[in-house]
Amino acid sequence: MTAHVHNHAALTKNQALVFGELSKAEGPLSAYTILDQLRSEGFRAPLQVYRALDKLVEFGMVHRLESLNAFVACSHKDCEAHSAAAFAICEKCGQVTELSDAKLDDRLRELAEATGFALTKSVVELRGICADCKAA
Amino acid sequence: MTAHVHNHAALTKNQALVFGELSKAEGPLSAYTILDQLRSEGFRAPLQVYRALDKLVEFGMVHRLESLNAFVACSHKDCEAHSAAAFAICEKCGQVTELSDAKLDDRLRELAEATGFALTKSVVELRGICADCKAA
DNA sequence: TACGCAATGTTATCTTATAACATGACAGCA
DNA sequence: TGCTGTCATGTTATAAGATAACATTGCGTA
Ligand SMILES: [Zn+2]
Ligand SMILES: [Zn+2]
Ligand SMILES: [Zn+2]
Ligand SMILES: [Zn+2]
Repeated sequence: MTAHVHNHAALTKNQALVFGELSKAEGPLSAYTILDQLRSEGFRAPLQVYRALDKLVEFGMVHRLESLNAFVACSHKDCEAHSAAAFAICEKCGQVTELSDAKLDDRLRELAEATGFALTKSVVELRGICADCKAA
Repeated sequence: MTAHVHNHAALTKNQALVFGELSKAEGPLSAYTILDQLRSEGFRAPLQVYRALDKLVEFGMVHRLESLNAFVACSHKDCEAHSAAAFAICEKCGQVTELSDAKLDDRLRELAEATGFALTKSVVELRGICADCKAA
């Protein structure tokens, strides 16, 4: 019984290995961290990681965090395509929370339309201190 | 008569040179592009650029575009501190438009508050095709 | 003058990402 | 069976972005 079910064609070996590392990680991982963790599985070069990540991002199973140059597994249980994702990134503990908010999406769409901009993808990354770290 | 007026302490020589390059550029510049353009002014090493950029970003005169690893001069005439900035980045021509939107800011604040997240800074970068490129 | 401090200069190194080219696996078809 | 296209993979080298560590300079002030 797997925690994730996917509509995508079955993952290739490398894609599955990379996704596995991201899934069991507590927080975001850099491509090179993933590489180091997978050396025991035979990984030798960055491209093996980057190629898998490209596909996983394309499938919507992994998100890239632009402000960290790192990657996280999508937190949605079924990994189905979701419009836009926003992320809250704690600068103290590194925890990343994936947020979905229709009002935010609407506002971004309105902003784009107002200037005739054809929106392809939105990057929303909130930086700050998470509730746990604030309390501590 | 300068186009920009600043409240900040006068810029240092290096800061002024870097800000000058960004101000006269059509679009965002990478740190290394700035370095190359300032070699004739005596710049030799990346740190000379990064240190100036750090200060300019701190002053609010320059913004870093996380999804491009590049920098732009703030488009506000007086460079006064503004809450949050969003950017629309054309993936065809590279043009970047700086947007300010109170409703967007409010929504981001609400989202953060709802989860007890202490917001420090928000990164909002819209990717897509600008009106000009769409028309062409 | 002597001190403190910020800016600057310099070299080396680290991290992140891609180019270029070769090989392997497999499906569809002659 | 052998050919061919395509996709995943492997490998080496290099490009691009960012920082560490340390030395030096310039300047205001006690
Ligand atoms: Zn997601
Ligand atoms: Zn935290
Ligand atoms: Zn601005
Ligand atoms: Zn454009």
